[in-house]
Amino acid sequence: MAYWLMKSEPDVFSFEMLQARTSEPWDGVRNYQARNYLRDQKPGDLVLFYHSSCAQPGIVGIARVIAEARPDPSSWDPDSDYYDPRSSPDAPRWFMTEIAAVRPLKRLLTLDRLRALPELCDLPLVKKGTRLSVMPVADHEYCAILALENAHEH
DNA sequence: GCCAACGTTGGC
DNA sequence: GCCAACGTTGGC
Repeated sequence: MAYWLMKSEPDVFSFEMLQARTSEPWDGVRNYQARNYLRDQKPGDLVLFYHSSCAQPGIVGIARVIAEARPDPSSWDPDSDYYDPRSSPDAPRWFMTEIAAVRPLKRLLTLDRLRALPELCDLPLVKKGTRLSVMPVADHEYCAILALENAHEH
């Protein structure tokens, strides 16, 4: 089982919205590196759900991948915001998965606090200029992040 | 709203 | 294949 971190703008789709649904298709990703990671996701993998472009950016909850990666139909739908004429059912260019909420974190783990963790120095999230919206999280990184959830404030 | 950093596009 | 121009991301 693998760990991932996925970003979402809460104004567009928040963890609270994910909790209100049984599952949510994760489509519309149009970045090749993120697509490759999406394609590697397997049912059962755990996802750290991150709120970006908001007042308090940070990890807010845990979700689970609940479906095999598959071609993203919105890529060949001319009416979709995510339409890409280079993609077709015969030659899909973009992929999607599906996730479901597991639980909210007891507290928001802010980007500031994540940056302060030496264990996360290689995580793209905390690297300057990195905008990757789907990224793998190593076991030791996941442990360090969850330990923060239970750590006392200083 | 600003803007740095980055990915993508397309002319050459 | 280079690289300038452009669009996007996302913290601040």
